[in-house]
Amino acid sequence: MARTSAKPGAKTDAKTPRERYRTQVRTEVKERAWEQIATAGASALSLNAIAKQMGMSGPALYRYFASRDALITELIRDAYRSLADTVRAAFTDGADLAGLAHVVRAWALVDPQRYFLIYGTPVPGYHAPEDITGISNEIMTTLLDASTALAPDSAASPFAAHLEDHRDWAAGHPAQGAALHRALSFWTRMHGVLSLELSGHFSAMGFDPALLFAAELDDLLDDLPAKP
Amino acid sequence: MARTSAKPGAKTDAKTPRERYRTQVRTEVKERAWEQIATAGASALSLNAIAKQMGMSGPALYRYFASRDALITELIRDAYRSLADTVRAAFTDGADLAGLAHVVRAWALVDPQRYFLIYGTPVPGYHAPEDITGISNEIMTTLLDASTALAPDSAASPFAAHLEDHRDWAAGHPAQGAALHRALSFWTRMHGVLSLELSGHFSAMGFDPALLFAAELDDLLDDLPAKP
DNA sequence: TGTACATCAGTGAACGCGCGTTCACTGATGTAC
DNA sequence: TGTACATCAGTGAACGCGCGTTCACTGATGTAC
Repeated sequence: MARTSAKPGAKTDAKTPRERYRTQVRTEVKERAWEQIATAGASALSLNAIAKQMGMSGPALYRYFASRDALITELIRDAYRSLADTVRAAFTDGADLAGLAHVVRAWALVDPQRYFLIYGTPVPGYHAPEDITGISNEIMTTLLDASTALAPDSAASPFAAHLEDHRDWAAGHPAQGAALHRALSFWTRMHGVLSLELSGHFSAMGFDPALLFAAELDDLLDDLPAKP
Repeated sequence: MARTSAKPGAKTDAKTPRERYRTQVRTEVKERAWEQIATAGASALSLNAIAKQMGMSGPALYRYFASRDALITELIRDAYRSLADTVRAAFTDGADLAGLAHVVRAWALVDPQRYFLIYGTPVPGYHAPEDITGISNEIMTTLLDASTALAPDSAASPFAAHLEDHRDWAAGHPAQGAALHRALSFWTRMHGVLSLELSGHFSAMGFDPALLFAAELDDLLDDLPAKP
C-alpha cells in the first residue's frame, strides 16, 4: 500500500496530505465568504474578517488566494459552475423547460445573494474572465437544448427572424429562430420574477410569487404547439 | 417690492438667499453622488470624496446631510420620485401600456445605476422608509390605470383569480383580476429584459435588446382583445 | 442707518476603525539520500 | 532508520489608506431694535 510519490508537476489523482489540507482550507474560506455575502452583501466581503472567523491572522489567507478580487472572482465562477451543472443535470434527467424553470428557482432561493452575484447589479468597470463567459455559454446551451426539444418551429415572430441573423451567442447551436426567441424569453421572464422576488419587492404585496412565476412560464409555453 | 420677512416656522414660497443657497449645495452634493454611483457603484459612495470634489472639507457636508446613509436614502427616494413622475406624466399624456414601457426603458437607459438603486441587488438588512413605499405604490397605481384602460376583463387566468383574493398591494384600485395580472406581468417582463440589458449580459450576444424588449411586450399585449 | 446679537457655513484637528497588502521570520511537515 | 535539506503554513509588525463622524472654533451673513 505504498503511496505513489507524486513528482512535482505530475498530475495524479492521489493527493498528498498537504494538498488535501490546502483544498480543505480554501473550501472553508469560501464557505465563510458566502456566509458574509449572505449577511451583508458582496461589497462587504473582507479577507481579514474571514481570517478572524477562522481563528487565523489576516495575511495567512494570502497563501490561498492571491487577493480579495481573486477570491470574489472565484466565488463568481463557482456560482456560475453550480448553476450550469444544476440545469444541465436536470435536462439530462429529462426535465423540459418548465422543469428547468423550477430547478433554477429552487437554486436561487437557496442563496439569493449567490444568484445576485451572477445576475445582480453590475460593478461598473468589472469584467469577468473569459472562462466564466464559457460557463455562461453552457447555461445558454442547455436552455437552447430544452427550447429545441420542446417543439419544432412555430409561426416565427419578427424578433425570431432578427435572431436568425444575430445568433453568434448561440455558439453554433442549431436551434431555429423560434427556439432562440423562446430561450431568451424564458431567461428574461424567469429573471424578471425571480430577481424582484429575491429583492423583496413582492414581500409586502400579499400574492404568491410562485404562482406569478408559474403564470409567466405558462404564458410562454401555451403559445406552443403541443408536444408530439 | 419689499420682501415679506418670513417668520420662523412660517411656510412661505419666497425663499431667503440662505435657503436658496442651501438647496443649491444640497443639489450639487446629490449630483456628485450620482456621478460617483455611475462610476463605481453605490457601495463606493463616499462623503469625503464628494466634499473634496466640491472643494470643501469633509465635515462641511454634515450641515446638509445627517449621515452617509441619510444621503443614500434621499437618493433612493429621488430615484423613485423621478420614475413615478415620469410614468404618471406619460400616462396623463395619453400613453398606453406600450407607451409606458418605452418611457420606463428610456428612463433606465439614462442612468442604469439609478435604476439599480431601486431594483438592483438588495443590501441585506436595509429597509426603506415608509414614504418610499408610498412612491412605489404610486408607480403601481399608474401601471394598474394603464392596464385597466387597455381592455375589459378577458378570459381570467388561474393566477388572476388568485390575485382577486390577494389584492392588498393594489391599494384600493378597482382593477379586475386580469388587469392585476397584466400589470404584474408587465412589470416583471420589463424588469427582466431591462435588468439583464443594463447589467451588460446582452452586450456580447449580438442581438438588439430593444427588439427583445418590444417582443416581450407584444406577447403580453397580443393576448388581449383589441382596443375598442 | 447703525449697532448688537443670533444664526449658520465651513474649517482643521482629531478619534477610532478596518481595510488590503508586504515582509521578514518561526516552526512544522514533507522529501532525498 | 536517521540525518540534512527544502518546502510550505502561519505569525506579528508595519505601511498607507480612506472612511464616517465629532468637536471646538472662526468668520461671514442675516435679524432686531
